[in-house]
Amino acid sequence: MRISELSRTTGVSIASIKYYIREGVLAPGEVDGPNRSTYGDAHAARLRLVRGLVEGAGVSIAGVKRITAALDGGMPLNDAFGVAQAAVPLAGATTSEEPSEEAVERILAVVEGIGRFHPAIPIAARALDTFAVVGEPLSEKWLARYAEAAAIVARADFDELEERSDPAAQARIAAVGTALGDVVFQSLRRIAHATEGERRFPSPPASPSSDQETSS
Amino acid sequence: MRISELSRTTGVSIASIKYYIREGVLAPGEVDGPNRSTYGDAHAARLRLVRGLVEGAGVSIAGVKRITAALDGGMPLNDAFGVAQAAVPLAGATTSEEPSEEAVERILAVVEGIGRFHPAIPIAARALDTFAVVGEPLSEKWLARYAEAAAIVARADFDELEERSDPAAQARIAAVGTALGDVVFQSLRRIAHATEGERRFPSPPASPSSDQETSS
DNA sequence: GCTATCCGATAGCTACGCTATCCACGTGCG
DNA sequence: CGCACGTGGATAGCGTAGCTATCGGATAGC
Repeated sequence: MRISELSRTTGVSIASIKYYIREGVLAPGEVDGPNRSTYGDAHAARLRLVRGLVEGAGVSIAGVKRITAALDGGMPLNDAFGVAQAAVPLAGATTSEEPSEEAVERILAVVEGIGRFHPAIPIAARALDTFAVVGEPLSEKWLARYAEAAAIVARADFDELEERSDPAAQARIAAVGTALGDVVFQSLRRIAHATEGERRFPSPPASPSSDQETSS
Repeated sequence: MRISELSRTTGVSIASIKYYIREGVLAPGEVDGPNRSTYGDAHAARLRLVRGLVEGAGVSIAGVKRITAALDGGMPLNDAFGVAQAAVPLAGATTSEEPSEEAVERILAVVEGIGRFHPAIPIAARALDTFAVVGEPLSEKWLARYAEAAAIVARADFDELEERSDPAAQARIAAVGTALGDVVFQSLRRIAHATEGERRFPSPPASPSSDQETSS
């Protein structure tokens, strides 16, 4: 198919497709002549992946490029998630400020094994510091339950990965799952907040609009 | 204190402080004269909160403004998290594309009560759609475990909130916790991925650098 | 031939989060 | 008294990110 058809079937503008090709997140079409290129289903699939990561998970184009490069190059099984993690920076990774020793210790207290050397440790520690700086330090119990929940989803992620036998499929699940799993969890957490809030502090039964947006 | 001292004690440049005042996330100093204003500890605390949300959780200035407005105005207890949620948009909230019916049903199957009308539902559903579009749809078991983990952290969040008796402290915990809790969880999830990956696919014992960055 | 479309490159645009400059004023030190 | 310095307030600019619009040249199909 031609670029106009690719644009039509995916809903992505031609200009954007060209942009993605320029940025290296989408392979150029097969060149048939000086001004003639053909695109296949693989291009459409990749395009959907790119849009899903960018729109659905807020991954930057540079991050998408790293993910797709890893997908195309194949990744080692024991580090499938590690590669994806390196490609998708955490929200709090922009600062270079050092976390407090105490916060790092608190994080280390709830993780084990190889996790103790993970680059995400200082990010989590800085987040704890911010809670303290705002005047609302969090209890150990809170942190422990977060760690427990994180272990549950990590096991779920790996179980899902192990259901695939094809290494390429495993790589896809790891890459996409790292980015989109965050979004799914955040959404479910917010929904659970609403549910739990209603359970603990029931709203007056009169008007059933207890959310920030009077939903339909 | 004056603006220069405020800048020095918080590490935020004077220009940025002025910018925050302009944007309404920081109250102006008390005006003593035409070119003389005094800032207090409250300004320093607010400034640290702003930096924590912006740097630590990637919240936009507009989002911080909504959060601080809610903090200053007081929020209803049964919706403390709701207000914070509205102020901190999810990563995948930029698109307006409609999720598939099927994905919405799958989400609804794992949430209960008031959560069924939550604005985060379509976001989670779109994320599921993206997994499918990439060719790696996720199992019900995976989603159920995510929901279970989300319920655990939601309960932890509310327990933490209920430990405070001061409504202002509860509002702070809800607002900051919504944004920074995401960061803490994402970090712990990534750490857990490393731990779980090592458990399931042990790396060769020779070189202990099994992470994407040869850590120290 | 003529028109429509294509490819490729380049320049521009919008939003965001600052950052730098300018100005007039008033404090405070000598 | 005099004058440099810091201040508040306003405005303009900057750097990055993610597109988007336009241009030039070429060719396919009628």
